[in-house]
Amino acid sequence: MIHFRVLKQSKRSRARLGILSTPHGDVETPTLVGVATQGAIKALMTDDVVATHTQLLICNTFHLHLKPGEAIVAAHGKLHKFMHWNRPLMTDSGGFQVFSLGFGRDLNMGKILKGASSERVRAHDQPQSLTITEHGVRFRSPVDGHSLFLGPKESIAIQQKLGADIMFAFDECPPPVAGTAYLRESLARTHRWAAQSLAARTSRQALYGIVQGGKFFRLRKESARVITALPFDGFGIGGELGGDKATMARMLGWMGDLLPPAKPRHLLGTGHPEDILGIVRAGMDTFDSIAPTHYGRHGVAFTSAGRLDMKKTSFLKDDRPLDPKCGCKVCHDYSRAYITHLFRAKEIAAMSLVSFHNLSFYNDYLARLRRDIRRGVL
RNA sequence: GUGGCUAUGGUGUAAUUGGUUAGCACGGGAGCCUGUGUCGCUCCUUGUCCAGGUUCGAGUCCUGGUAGUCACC
Repeated sequence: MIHFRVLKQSKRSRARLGILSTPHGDVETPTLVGVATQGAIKALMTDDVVATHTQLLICNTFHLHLKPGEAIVAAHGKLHKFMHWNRPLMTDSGGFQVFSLGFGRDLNMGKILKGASSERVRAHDQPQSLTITEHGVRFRSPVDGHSLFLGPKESIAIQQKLGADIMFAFDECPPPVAGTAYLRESLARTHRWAAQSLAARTSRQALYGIVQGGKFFRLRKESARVITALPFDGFGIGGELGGDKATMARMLGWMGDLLPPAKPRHLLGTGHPEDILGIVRAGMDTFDSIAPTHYGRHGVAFTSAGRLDMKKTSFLKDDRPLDPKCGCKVCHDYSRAYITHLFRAKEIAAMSLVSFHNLSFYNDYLARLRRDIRRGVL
């Protein structure tokens, strides 16, 4: 089980400083959760991940179920031992794949839609390549095309075999273009799945419920009311939170007010560098984002001076580190010129170096924000 | 020196044997990628060696030049 303690509640914002204690150690919050979908931070060894000061990782139930299968993971001593990560660990439930392999794939969009969203998904609509039913979702495996069924019972059973410290309830992440009729239907089902996820748990692992409701305050409020009434150990915030930064900050503020202060909150799948301050000020304790690793592999370094596209030839003449203000090993040892050369030569190390830096950059930034909360300036 | 062959963006190549707006890859440039199906996606950039000729129409055929290459002397 886990234990969460709020060390300090800011008077200037909803931000709070906390300690999330798990069977595999403590996590200082607020903090980034590294995304290790298939049991690895892409391009990095777990020892490297430790060196970036990443405290907590999240793996994915859907992906690990397909490869290598939870039985294999369990046979090797569960996820912590399997992936050589003796620190706190979460598993996502597979609920996001209901979106990313469903409407997200059909409509060719992510869960955050820039600009105005038209209502293109209506009540009772189904995505093309999967079927959402009362008991769960029938997927077609993106690995080999075979049919597989994942619902709250199945997801929790898999997550228990994986053995992370914190599990997530099985939910549906609805598309950002869903109309309110679809959202209400989806939300009611996600709420039933939340109760069923709790009922399916037989282990001592923590379980977070997920609040949905899209960009509508009434639905978010309703979802928070239903989910927080259940005996979850913490709460995830899923779905879209508006297409622009200001809207996102406002919606995160709602969530900060709607969730009980004594339990940890996790913001699912959101966190570009420029979003982080708003996330922390809204009172989020943890958030996971693929941005540091995904962008890192595609050549984008996050720095104190903004984003740098390390594929640009102009950096071949630049002898400075990625970020002169960063104290990470990559910034200590390597030049922009070298890293750009590696990207242009398609050397795998390029991805490792920028992923390492980006994670370090996030964690340094969050350490400063925690210090600011402690000092009462944030 | 003589004869043969070749000449298409920065690079490598394609164009139904005279028929749309000269295609593709790499390179170069600009973007995009928020609970990771993708070391990915989108867009842009620049060319028929030179001078003539035949033809409704020439990268394609003809003549000359230039350059490269092979063979022989």
